[in-house]
Amino acid sequence: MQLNPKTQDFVERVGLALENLGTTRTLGRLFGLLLVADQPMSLDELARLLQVSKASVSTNARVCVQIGLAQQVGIPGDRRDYYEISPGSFEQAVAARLSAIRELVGLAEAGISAVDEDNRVATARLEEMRDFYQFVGDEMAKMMPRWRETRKPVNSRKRQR
Amino acid sequence: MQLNPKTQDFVERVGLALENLGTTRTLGRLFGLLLVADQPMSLDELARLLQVSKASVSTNARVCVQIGLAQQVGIPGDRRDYYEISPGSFEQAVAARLSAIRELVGLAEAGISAVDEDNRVATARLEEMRDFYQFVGDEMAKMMPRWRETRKPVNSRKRQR
DNA sequence: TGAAACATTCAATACATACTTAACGTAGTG
DNA sequence: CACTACGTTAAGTATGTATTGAATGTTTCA
Repeated sequence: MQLNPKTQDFVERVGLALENLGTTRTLGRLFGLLLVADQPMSLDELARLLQVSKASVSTNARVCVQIGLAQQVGIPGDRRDYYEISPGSFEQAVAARLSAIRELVGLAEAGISAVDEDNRVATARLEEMRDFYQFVGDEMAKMMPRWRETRKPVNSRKRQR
Repeated sequence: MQLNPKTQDFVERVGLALENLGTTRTLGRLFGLLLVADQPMSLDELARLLQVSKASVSTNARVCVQIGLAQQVGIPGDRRDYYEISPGSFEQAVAARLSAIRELVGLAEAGISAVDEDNRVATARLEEMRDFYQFVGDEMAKMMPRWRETRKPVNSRKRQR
């Protein structure tokens, strides 16, 4: 496989975007490459196309799998490791954000019990923080099933499988 | 003003949390300190309580203001700069996430036009990515007014101002 | 058994960047 | 006008960490 300039640009943009979202650039590039791949890719192929060391791909691919962005897939008669985008990767990414938000609720509660009782302004602020992130977390959790709903076929006769 | 151990811990936890969310730890600590403050704080005071240089506070406070987390406030008869949490800071933080999500929609579209037409699997994947983040972005945008709705007083007779 | 093809691990390097110190600019104040 | 108080800027340092190259471990195959 070979990368044309446009996909090269795309991979690079994904790298930057994911880096800004808290991952490393190489991991972002790896994810971007898997996004445009038409089939699972081996470590060597990934390393060659990304122009990074095999070691880096190894660790980054592992991380991708751990956080649910990619999955390992075997190919019969081949002992190499192949990777592809995992089916729920986008939902997974949002789920990770969700747990970060839940953490903020806990933080706000810790803050409330940390400040002096007579510090009304801080208490009110932290209560709003708690309520806000509680609200956002709940709403995001409710969002996901709704998304899956939109993916279902509109006509039950067309149901596959 | 002085920090008791519990608020010290809180500030530190906020520092870690915000660092994990992509800011620097010091900025997170600064934000955490402002969260528990009972009044606007000067640069010197912030530097003393956080035990960092005034220069660091200066730049970090400026960043906080730029991204809508804090605001500068003046005190009559005092030429120092004072800072406090800005009213819409939490909503603002979510809004920043929202624009990152919108960026992902654009990325997916760029990907779609980058891959070969006969690469069905990648095209389908990128279309799902586009639709998904479009959905999430829209839902998050709709979330915010709903949140403000919950803040309104239930009884119109209690309306303040 | 040896060699080849893999993936992983580890120490060393390279790189990015946040922070500090010091210098600077500016505006009040005596 | 000097002096102080204050905030910002800029160069240098320090720190964390991602990547590399080499070594290691495993499996397959001749």
